[in-house]
Amino acid sequence: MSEQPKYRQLADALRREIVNGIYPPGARLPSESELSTRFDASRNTVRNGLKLLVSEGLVTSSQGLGYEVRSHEVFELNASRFENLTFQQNGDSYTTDVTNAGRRPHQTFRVEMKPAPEDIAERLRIEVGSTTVLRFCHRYVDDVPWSTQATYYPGWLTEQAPRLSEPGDIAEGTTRYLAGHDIEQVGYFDEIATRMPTPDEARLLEIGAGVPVLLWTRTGYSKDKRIRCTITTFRGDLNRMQYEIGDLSARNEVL
Amino acid sequence: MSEQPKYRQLADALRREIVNGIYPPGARLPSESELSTRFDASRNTVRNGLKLLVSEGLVTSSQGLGYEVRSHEVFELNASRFENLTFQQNGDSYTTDVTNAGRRPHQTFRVEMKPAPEDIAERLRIEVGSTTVLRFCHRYVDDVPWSTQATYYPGWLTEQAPRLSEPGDIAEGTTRYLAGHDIEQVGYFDEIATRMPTPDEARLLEIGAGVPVLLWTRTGYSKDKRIRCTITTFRGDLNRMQYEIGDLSARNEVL
DNA sequence: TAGTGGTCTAGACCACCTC
DNA sequence: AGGTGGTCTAGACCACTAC
Repeated sequence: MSEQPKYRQLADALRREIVNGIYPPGARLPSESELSTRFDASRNTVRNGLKLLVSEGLVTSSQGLGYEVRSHEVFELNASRFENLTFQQNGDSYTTDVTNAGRRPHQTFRVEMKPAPEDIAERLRIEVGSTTVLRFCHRYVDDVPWSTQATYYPGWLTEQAPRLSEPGDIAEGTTRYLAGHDIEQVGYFDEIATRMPTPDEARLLEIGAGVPVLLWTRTGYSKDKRIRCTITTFRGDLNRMQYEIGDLSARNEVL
Repeated sequence: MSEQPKYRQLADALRREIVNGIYPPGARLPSESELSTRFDASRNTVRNGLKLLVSEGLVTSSQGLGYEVRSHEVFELNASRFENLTFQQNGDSYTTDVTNAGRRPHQTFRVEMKPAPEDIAERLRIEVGSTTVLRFCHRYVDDVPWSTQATYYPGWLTEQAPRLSEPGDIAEGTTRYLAGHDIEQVGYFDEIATRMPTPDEARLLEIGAGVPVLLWTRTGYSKDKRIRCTITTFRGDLNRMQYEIGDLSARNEVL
């Protein structure tokens, strides 16, 4: 009979109407029962089609409210400039970056001593299970959960920089603090990956279905050692990363 | 009664068994009817739970075969070195990179003249709708669809470099070809984003449910102009990107 | 042919939001 | 109270894969 299953036809039709602006970002879709009539399908079939759109990240659903077209507003993070002390006033890079973008940052924070998990140990070139300092941030922008950030420092660093393992924030920023103790980060190795969130991540970042996370792993180097590894987990719908490579003096040229 | 709905409990239980290795990568899960018995749930409820795992990218399903735990093997792309002519022998960067990784690359290719879409026009600083050359690649690694790549060149470039708009491949690589015509790329601006695939992307990349795409947008600069914009769409489960920043001479130090 | 997942239905009850 | 989506059931038929 029909080439496509009914729930896909329904999803395709609605998707077309969404991208064509019939349902603009923020608009409400018709209710399940209305769609059920319009497409001559049972409620479960309608739900299957809508679930497809939800899992594509196009719409959200909430009990009692209905389905809504998702609106996107992204925050750009320039990873080349991030943590570059010459670009930065006092305070940590996140606060600086977000404030510069005219948004209101806010974070919760905790410190623990933790045996190195395998992926961290490998990147820091230390033994699996050896002591590390984990500094963990849960970050918000304008009270929306934005990212989590876990930074692991090798245990030996605390001898030179004892405040690392103390449970408070470091007002001037850890990079700056370390630099003041003769531990200067001269290079970074960044890795970027994406995947669907784990249930834990979905809870922390208040991510709905259909939104992937962006994983940014930065390993920091001094002249002769690896001195930290930071894993940042972003909501993929709200964040983009940027890198500048080489000579970009033409960036400011006019048309 | 129960805090969690039954289909979530089912998903949680199976997820736990998967991460604990009871069902290792590549293993088959019990059939829907077996799970239906085990969890005392209707088939539809079981399917809801399994769909959750599929949408997390943990398992795949196929008709007649059953559910299988996804196995991951990722390809690392070093974007700092990518297209650096001094690192490269003849040929394009993709071929070089993939071959160096001991894999077998393969691509289909096409060229068209196309009016500039908005996002491209903005990045190339040209008028929306003005002529561009689009060179489009669909890339495979070991016959698995890997990425699509669309590169837009501003129309004026073809006067200096006419082979750009000819339909064949450029054997020595376009970057090298351009450099030979006095158009040297001296810098790049990279943007990285993630989202769920559109139906088109899902088809081209043979992506199943629960796998996001990684979007890499590279704008190339000469000394005084923007000379190209490349949008690469990766399967998120198979690819990771890397950047090197600053001095990484400590990378080769031993433990 | 037997077993698997894929689609679809009809109906029930619950939880949440708005009025 | 009435409408919305969320969960769950029981059963039907189809399509694909294996043997």
